[in-house]
Amino acid sequence: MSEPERRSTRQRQAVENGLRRTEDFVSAQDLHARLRQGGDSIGLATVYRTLSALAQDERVDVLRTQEGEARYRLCSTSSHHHHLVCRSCGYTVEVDDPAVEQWAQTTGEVHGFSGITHTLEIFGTCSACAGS
Amino acid sequence: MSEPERRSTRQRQAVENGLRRTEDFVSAQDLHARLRQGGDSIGLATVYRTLSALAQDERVDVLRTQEGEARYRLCSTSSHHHHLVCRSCGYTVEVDDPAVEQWAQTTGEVHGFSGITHTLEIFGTCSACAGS
DNA sequence: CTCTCTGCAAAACATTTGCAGTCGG
DNA sequence: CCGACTGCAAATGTTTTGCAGAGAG
Repeated sequence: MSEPERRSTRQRQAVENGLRRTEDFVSAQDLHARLRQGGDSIGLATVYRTLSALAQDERVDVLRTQEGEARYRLCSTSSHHHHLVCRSCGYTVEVDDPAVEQWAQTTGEVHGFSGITHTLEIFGTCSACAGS
Repeated sequence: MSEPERRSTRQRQAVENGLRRTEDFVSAQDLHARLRQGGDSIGLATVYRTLSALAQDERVDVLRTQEGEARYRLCSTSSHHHHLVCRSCGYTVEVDDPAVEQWAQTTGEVHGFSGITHTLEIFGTCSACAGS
């Protein structure tokens, strides 16, 4: 009943290396395509399974596009944080402010909620893309 | 090139009434099932099409669950706001704080972003559900 | 060896779309 | 009447799963 062991395999390495190679969030489909193009032999299902496992271990951040597609990226910090994402090029900045965390927590408590968590993403156009 | 006209039909009414009947967010699938149970004859595709139209007209709020399912609810206020949702029963409170709006805006600007928008949802267990 | 991992194809979902018939205005 | 709306079924696109064989420890 303890967590199942987690073996280190060629495919698993490939996925992690693939993630390391990108700054920004990638979808499972994307990552699979890139790995294949890079010469790795790996099944799509394995990419999904590996990403799910990484997410469960909190080794990757997961976010959903507005179209409902899941996108993944290795955590660059182990602490809680949010993202500022460029709508145009996907450039991502990690942001965090204790005040906002506090606000979310307090807001929940005021309404009698417990076990409070929250999701927050900021979208915009980065200076590089805006400088048309 | 102007917006297409929007006719008032039995099905459209049913969808809007169905939405009015729930405090909380419902998925298209859910809503469709409820309408059917309530005796309305309506196709699933029509529910989807109607909800999309309402979303486009900004008459409903849309949010994605972490599983990637879209959930809809009639806008109760026309202004920008966020939600505090009970993980257990779905009870929803609308929350808003200018300070957070301001923070998101400023954070984006500091990093050189423009056209800033953001998404924010708070999840927790409401007092009714917590009082096990 | 044993038990987890992998690949593939099929299945499961949510959502969209093509089309012929329906119906609001 | 005309064109937007509807239902159904088929098509899409993402993610999951069943199963037999491969490979890590």
